[in-house]
Order: sequence, then C-alpha cells, then structure tokens
Amino acid sequence: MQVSPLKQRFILHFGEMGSRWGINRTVGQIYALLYVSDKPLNADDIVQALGLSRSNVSMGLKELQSWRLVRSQHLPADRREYFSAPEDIWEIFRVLIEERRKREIDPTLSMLRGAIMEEASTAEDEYAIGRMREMHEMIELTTRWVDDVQHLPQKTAVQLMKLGGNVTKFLKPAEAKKAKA
Amino acid sequence: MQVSPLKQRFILHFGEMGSRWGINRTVGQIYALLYVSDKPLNADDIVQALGLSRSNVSMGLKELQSWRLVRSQHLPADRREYFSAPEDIWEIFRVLIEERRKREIDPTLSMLRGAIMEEASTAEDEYAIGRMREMHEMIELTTRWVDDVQHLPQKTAVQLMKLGGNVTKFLKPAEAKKAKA
DNA sequence: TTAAAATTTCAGTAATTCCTGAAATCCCGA
DNA sequence: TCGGGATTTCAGGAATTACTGAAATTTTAA
Repeated sequence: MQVSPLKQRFILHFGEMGSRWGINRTVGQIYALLYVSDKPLNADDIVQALGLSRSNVSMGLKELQSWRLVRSQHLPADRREYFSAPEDIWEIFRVLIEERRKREIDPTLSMLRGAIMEEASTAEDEYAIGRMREMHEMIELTTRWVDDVQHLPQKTAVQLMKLGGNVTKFLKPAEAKKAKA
Repeated sequence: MQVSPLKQRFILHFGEMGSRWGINRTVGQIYALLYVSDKPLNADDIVQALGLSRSNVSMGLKELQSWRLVRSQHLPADRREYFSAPEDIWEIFRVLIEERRKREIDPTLSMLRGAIMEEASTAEDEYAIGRMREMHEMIELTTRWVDDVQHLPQKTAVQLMKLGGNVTKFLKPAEAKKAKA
C-alpha cells in the first residue's frame, strides 16, 4: 500500500484540518484515505499507507464508525475486516450534519430548555433568560429547517438549493400565511 | 462582579462545549458571560466573574474579536475598554457561519480546486479525482445556498425557514426549469 | 477445542494546547 | 514628555490530548 502524490495531498490536508473539525490528525487522514480509495482497505493497508501504529488505526476506525462515516465489511476468503467510506456524497453530508448536531448542538439545546424554565429572581436574570430564549429559538428554528430539507428527496433538495435566493420570488403570497400557521 | 447561579450554569456549559466548537474553555466562558450580560464588561470584570488570569482574558477577548463575536467600546470618563456580544441573534448566527466557513471549509475548497485540475495518470487517481470533484460540488452548492439564504432580508429568511419542507409544494412546476438553468 | 490470526485495550510517553505571572508596551491626561 | 493605568506579549509550567508497543481478548478455521 503506497499512496500517489495526488492522494497524499488530499490526505495530508484532511490531517491538518482535522483539529479544526473536531477530530484528530490520524482520524482525518484515515477518513481521507478511505474516501479516495476505489476499494475497501483493511487495517494493515491503512497502517502501511499512512505510517501509523496498528493500535492508532484501530482507534481511529472505531471513532469513524461512531461517526457513521466508515463502514466495515468482509471479503470472501479473508478473515480481515475491510473498511470504506460510503459512496453517496449527499448521504455522507447528511450523516455528518446529524452527528455534528448530536454532539455540538443538542446538549446546548437541552441546557437552554432547562434554563429557560427557571423563574428569574432579578432583573439581570430576567435579561439573561430572555437572551437564552432567543438563542434557543434561533437554534430550534434553524435545526428544524435543516432537518426538513434533509428529509426531502435528494433530488428535490438539490434542486431547491440550486434555486438559491430565488425561492422567495415564487413564495411571496403564500409565505406570510404559512409562516403564521 | 459575581455571577448568578443561572448565568453560572450557562457559562459553565459553554466552557465545556468550547472544545467541541473549536474554541477553548475560557474563550467559551467569556463569550457566554458577555452574551447574557445586560451591559458591557471590562476585562477586570471578566477576571472577577470567571476567576481567570488577566492575560488569559486578554487573549480570549482577542480571539473572540477575531471571530467578530465580541465588540469593544469606551464608556465616558473611563479609559478601560468595555466588551459586549452583539444583540441581534440572527446577526450573531450569520457571523458564526461566515467565520466557521472561512476557517473550516474555504481552505478545503481551495485544496480541492487545485487537486481537481490535475491530470490523472492512473485509474486509481482517476477515481480519486472523481471523488474530490463530487466533494467539491457538494460543498460549493451547499455554501452558495447558505450564502443566498443569509443574504435574504432577515424576516424573509425566517419565514422561509418556518415553511420547512413545504417550500417545494409551491415550487414543483418552476423548480425543474430553474434548476436546469 | 485448539491455535493462529486479527483486533482491541491500556498504561506509559510524547506532543500539543492552555494558562499564568512577570515584563514590556501602549495610551492618555496633565 | 512624564507618569501611571490599561493592555498585550511571552517564556515556562500545567493540563490535556494523541500515540505507541505490549499484552489481552476475540474470532475463526481446522
């Protein structure tokens, strides 16, 4: 297993970006390698290709599976496990959104829900609760909307996105009525 | 400067979540404190409220300013700088999206643009380039769409979001035509 | 059931990131 | 231009996170 310079570049970039994306360097590299591989790889392939320790690869794969970004399968007449990144880029995107939401947003939403229910005993807390309510509403509205769009048939969602800001042109009359409901 | 238990809870949560959001604990806490404060605070207020070192607060504020999530101002007859989080939650959201895009997405887009232009010399690289092109298209389409929606008047954007998946009902005939264009 | 291959766990070390206090710099008013 | 408050910088130590190799566990073919 050695990796072409083209792939190398992609893999190293994902490694670098990993820390900004909330994963570590090796997890980023492993995902990148699988993403551009035209066939499933086993753990030793990955060790070879990236120069990581076997145990590190094992942990990285486990994390990627917990993100549902990597699947494992078995090949005939081979007891080793083979890993790959799902094909469909929109499916990948959907999963990524879901997982990030679960990790980065949901805990905050539930904290906010709790805090908003409190009785403010001072004017200061009154203000704070108001702010938290605004944040809660913004997040709720945004996540529900993303959910809705994600649940559209893929083709429809893509077409909708291609419309961009033009959607509203068709909506103007219906918009106000619907939004009220 | 001491902080009510209600605010405390919010602040500590932001501290905890910080690492998942790509900021550190103290930056998260400082932002949370400012977000729920009904008036601007100076650096020493923040030191007092959160029990951090003066220098740490200074660095944290600098980082929050680089994210454009915190503004500074001067109060009459006081040479110290006072900090606050912008009021409008949708403005905050917009800025957050922009900054995260700049840090987490744009570098990858430009790496992909570079890689896609290469000539594949093997079938493997052919495949890899195809994959990268898919990723590039998905990101381009998605970010352009988010941009478009963000540039709508705020009220319109909110109404649009409230429609959720129902948008398409009104669009069906126009959709295909527009998407093709 | 055994044994070899495959995989995971885990304790210790390496690397990175975070935080502090001291010193330097900046900024104004007098 | 001087002096003192306000702020920033930065080197070093603390805390956290990442990585490794060895040992343990799991899996499966015979």
